[in-house]
Amino acid sequence: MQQQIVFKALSDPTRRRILHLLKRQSMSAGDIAEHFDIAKASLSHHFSILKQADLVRTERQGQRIIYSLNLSVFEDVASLMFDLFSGS
Amino acid sequence: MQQQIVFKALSDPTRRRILHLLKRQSMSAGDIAEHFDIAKASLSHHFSILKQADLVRTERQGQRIIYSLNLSVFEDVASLMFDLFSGS
DNA sequence: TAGATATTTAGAGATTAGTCTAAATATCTA
DNA sequence: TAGATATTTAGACTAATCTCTAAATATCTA
Repeated sequence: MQQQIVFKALSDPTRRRILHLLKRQSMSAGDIAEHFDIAKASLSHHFSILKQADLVRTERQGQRIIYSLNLSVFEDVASLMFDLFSGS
Repeated sequence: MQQQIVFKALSDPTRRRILHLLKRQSMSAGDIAEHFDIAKASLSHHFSILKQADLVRTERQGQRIIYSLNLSVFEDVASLMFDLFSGS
């Protein structure tokens, strides 16, 4: 896991809000966009950063692209954080 | 706790290295500086960001200022992270 | 009090990041 | 195949971030 990429991805409030939304349910890019006041192109930029960090996964459904939280990375992120304060 | 300030503070690799150093032992600004190749003034800037986020505490000892990890904030940071993926 | 040491503050320069609009790509449907 | 819908890519602009040097502040010691 690319530590720096993950931390950078989490450092933006819009991206954290996206993750928060996806926690409840997977959503298309457009559905997510309805929750924000910024241009869809700007959100797409955030999506790509979240994907780079492997925090979200995508799946195409027709015209739509469905974003979902990548729960399998949770353990890694948790241990990243834990490592900041304790352990090695 | 100011969530955004904490995430921003953690998003820089130099600052995470500082935290990592302080995990082992508290150190003066100068001692910390010996581990880095950047100007002391630049490090001082990082210190101030870590302090704002309440991730480190300071104590003056004569001319020196001793930095130490603020462990009491660990629980808060952990739950911040946890909250990104599960729970509410 | 002077000079030395430790640290921070101020201001400038370069890079990175987040946003926008316009255009491109991909898919669906009539 | 055309047109509509969904999303991403490209390019530009602005603001924030990280770094530097120079100067300021605080403390210690001779």
